[in-house]
Amino acid sequence: MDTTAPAEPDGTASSLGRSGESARNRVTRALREKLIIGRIQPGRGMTLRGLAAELGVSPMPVREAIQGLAAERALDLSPSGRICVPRLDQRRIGEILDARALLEPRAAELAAPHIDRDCARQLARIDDDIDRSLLDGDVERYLRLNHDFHFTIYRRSQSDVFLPLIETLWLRFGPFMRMIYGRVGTTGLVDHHKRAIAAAERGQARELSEAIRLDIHEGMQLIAEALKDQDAAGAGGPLPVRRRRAV
Amino acid sequence: MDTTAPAEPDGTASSLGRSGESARNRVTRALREKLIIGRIQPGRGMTLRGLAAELGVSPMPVREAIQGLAAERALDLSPSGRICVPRLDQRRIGEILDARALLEPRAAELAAPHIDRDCARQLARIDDDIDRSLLDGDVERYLRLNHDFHFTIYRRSQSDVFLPLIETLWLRFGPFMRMIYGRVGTTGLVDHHKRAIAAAERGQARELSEAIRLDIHEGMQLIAEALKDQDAAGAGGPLPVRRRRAV
DNA sequence: TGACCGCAAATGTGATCACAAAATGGCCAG
DNA sequence: CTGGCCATTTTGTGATCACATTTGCGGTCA
Repeated sequence: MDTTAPAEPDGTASSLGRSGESARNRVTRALREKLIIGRIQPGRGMTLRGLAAELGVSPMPVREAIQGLAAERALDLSPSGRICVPRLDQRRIGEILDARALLEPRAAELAAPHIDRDCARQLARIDDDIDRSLLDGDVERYLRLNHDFHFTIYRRSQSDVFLPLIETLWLRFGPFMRMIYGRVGTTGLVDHHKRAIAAAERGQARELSEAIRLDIHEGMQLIAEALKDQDAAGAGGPLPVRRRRAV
Repeated sequence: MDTTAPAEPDGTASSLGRSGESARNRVTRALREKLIIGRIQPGRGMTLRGLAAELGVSPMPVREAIQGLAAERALDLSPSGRICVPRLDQRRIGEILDARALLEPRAAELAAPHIDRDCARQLARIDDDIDRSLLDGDVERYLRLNHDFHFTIYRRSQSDVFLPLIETLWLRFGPFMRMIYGRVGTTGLVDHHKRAIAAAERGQARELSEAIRLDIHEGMQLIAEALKDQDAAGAGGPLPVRRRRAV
């Protein structure tokens, strides 16, 4: 991904690119990106006007974007209308991984026939970058690349049924990604990636599917361990709206 | 479901109940209902102001509701912003059923332990109504009851992961439901329901799961046949906005 | 007769406003 | 110092407005 987000240190990004696109889509993309790479903490509250100011638009496109994310359950609208990132308990996290383990191998299987040599090489390149990111301890980069790796495969399925379903799951899980990062280290998780790449190169659908399944199941174990310690993930206080400093 | 929609003959319903709830939610529910029971044709266009007038609200809550549905891909926003019900080709319909066959049996399996005697009796009652609806040839009632049957089970899974995913799939598939209705007749499709009920009564998770799987697969075959004749389902003209008669 | 062009109506988008409900923070009583 | 109460501020909701774009129709010309 060459058009990386502006990524100001504190997360504020006022000039989100592509002026030709609707403000709503830009806001949506900005929020999705933040959620996917876990830049927003579970339970974190946000406000229409706050986001609008932060992104340099009026509250209107934000409202629409929020509704979209809320429909995917990537955001939670309290009965009083307050917006926040959902807190998932251990059971729901398990269910997300369960659903992922059902959908993603199938998507990979559908994708396999459409993965050409270029795509396989791209996967290898991403995976190399992943290794580098792990060595450097660059969490965000790792999370972003891991997402890229998986969706570079799934996108090849050309399925606008499986792809959105899987995206929704990643979106909901994103805020908890950082929780497991500490567990990753240089364990065998990348080996599944290597195995997936090998299968992709040879167009072996079932083998690719199986590699993906194992990758997810390994993630499930890591999560389970992480949750054993820190139960009720992010179950702290209300974790309200992060106030913005006056300009 | 006792609070059935007003259901004026031509589909217009101005006073959608529950004044205590936000207009947005009422609009969303009205549209979801219409989509689920296939009251809106694939390819049908709609307008913000049109829906607003039809539902007796300002365009504002409609805008938000539309964004939510669009995020679920239950509605399609053309690049120029036009709103319409997506047209799904044969392949996408197959993928939806494929995804359903992966998710719904699992949801049923999760639900099984929580299905008590009351629930099982409710299922039997719904299935009886389904039989009656089929005999009467009441399409809408059949579609609504079939939806109720499945979700009476899935809801017991208490999974706000699987449930929304499955709902999205039904929502996208809803507009094509009528297409297959003609094929249903009094074939063995209900037998899977009966089998599911028997499993539900005894709390047999795997058996319930299998019955659901078979039910979906039988639906898949019916769809496949229906599509063999009428390919590119609803591939006619632009099928624009249905104009409302002046009041 | 048919294609092309141009105008008028309609549509989505974004912004702003008013309002009721809710949350926040400070104040006072115990 | 603590707990509850009240006023202020904040927040989402719904409505309305202005505008650029697009759509659709009707007329014109070949």
